[in-house]
Amino acid sequence: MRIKLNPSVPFNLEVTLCCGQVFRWEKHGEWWYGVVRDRAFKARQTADALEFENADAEFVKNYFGLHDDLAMILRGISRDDHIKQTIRMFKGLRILRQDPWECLISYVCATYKNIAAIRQMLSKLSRMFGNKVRFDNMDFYTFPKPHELATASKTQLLNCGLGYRAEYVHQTARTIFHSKFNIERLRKTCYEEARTELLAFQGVGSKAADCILLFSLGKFEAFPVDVWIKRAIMRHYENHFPREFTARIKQEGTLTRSQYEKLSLFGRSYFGKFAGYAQEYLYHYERTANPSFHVSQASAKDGERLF
DNA sequence: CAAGTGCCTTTATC
DNA sequence: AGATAAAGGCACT
Repeated sequence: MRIKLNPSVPFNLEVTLCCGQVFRWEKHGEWWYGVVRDRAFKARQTADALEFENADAEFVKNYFGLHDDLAMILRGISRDDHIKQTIRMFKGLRILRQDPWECLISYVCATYKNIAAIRQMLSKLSRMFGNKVRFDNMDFYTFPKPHELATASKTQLLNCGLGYRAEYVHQTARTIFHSKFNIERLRKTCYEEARTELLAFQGVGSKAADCILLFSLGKFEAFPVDVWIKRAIMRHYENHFPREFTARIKQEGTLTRSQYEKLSLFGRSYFGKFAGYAQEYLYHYERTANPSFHVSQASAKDGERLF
C-alpha cells in the first residue's frame, strides 16, 4: 500500500525516525521496521510516496503525523535565520504520534542516558517482557504492557540495563496498572494540567514530561530542554536572556528547576503554539552539526546497534 | 587499550 | 528557592 506524497506535504521518513524522538525502529535493507502497540509493520519512502505493509493507511497517516499541516507549522516557527537554516536542512521531519504508555516508560528510561544506550534498554525490555511478533521472517517484540512491567522483578529490570531507573519504571508501571490510569485521557486536557499529572509519576521530571506531552499527547507547545537544546539556546538565542543568567547556566552542568522553566518558557513564547516542532529541528541540528556525530555514525556497526 | 567523559535528568535532602 | 550529591552503564575519545 502507498500514500502519495506531494511537495506541499513535506515528509522525510529517514529524518523523522532518526532524529531521536523514537527508539525502537530498525532498518533492514530498504525498509524501516517498527512495532506500534500490537502490530509490526514496515515503511519506506520513494520519490513521491510513502509505501508500507501490514498497516492501514489511516493508521500510518496518524502515526507519522501526516495530518499535521507541516508547511503551515514551519512557516509559523520561522522566526529567525537560524531556525530557518535548520528547517532548510531537515524539512519533512515530523513529530510522531507515539503510544503514550511506551513513550512514558521510554522517557523515564531516557534520563541521563545517550540514545544508543536508550535503544538498548528498550530493546531488552521488549524482548524480555513483550510478546514476540513474526513479520517478514524476523522476530519483533511488542512493548510490554503496564501489568507486564508492574510484575517484573527488580533483578530482571536491572538486567535490561536500567540501573537506578529500574525503581522508577517499577513504581510508575505499578501506579498505572493499579489505578487503571488512562494516559490517553491527557490528550483532552490542556498542556499545564496534563504536565502536572505526568510529573506525579516516579522518574518523570520536567524534561521527560515535556517529551511525553510532545511526542505522544499532541501538545505541540511543549518545548523539552535537554543538554543539546540548552547549547542551541546559548549559541543562538543568548541575547534573549539576562547576561547573568546565561553566564551561570553555561558554567553549571545541570539545570535547576527554575532555569529549566525559563528556557522552556522562552521556547513556547518565542516559537508559539508549535514550539515543539521548533525544538526538534533545533535539537537535530545541534546534534548533527556537531562533527563528532558524523564520525560516530560512520564508525557504528551496521544493523543491530544503530537505527 | 585504559581511563575518562558525557549522556534528550530526577530525586532526596538540607 | 537554591545547592548538593548520587544514581549505573554504555558509547565514544
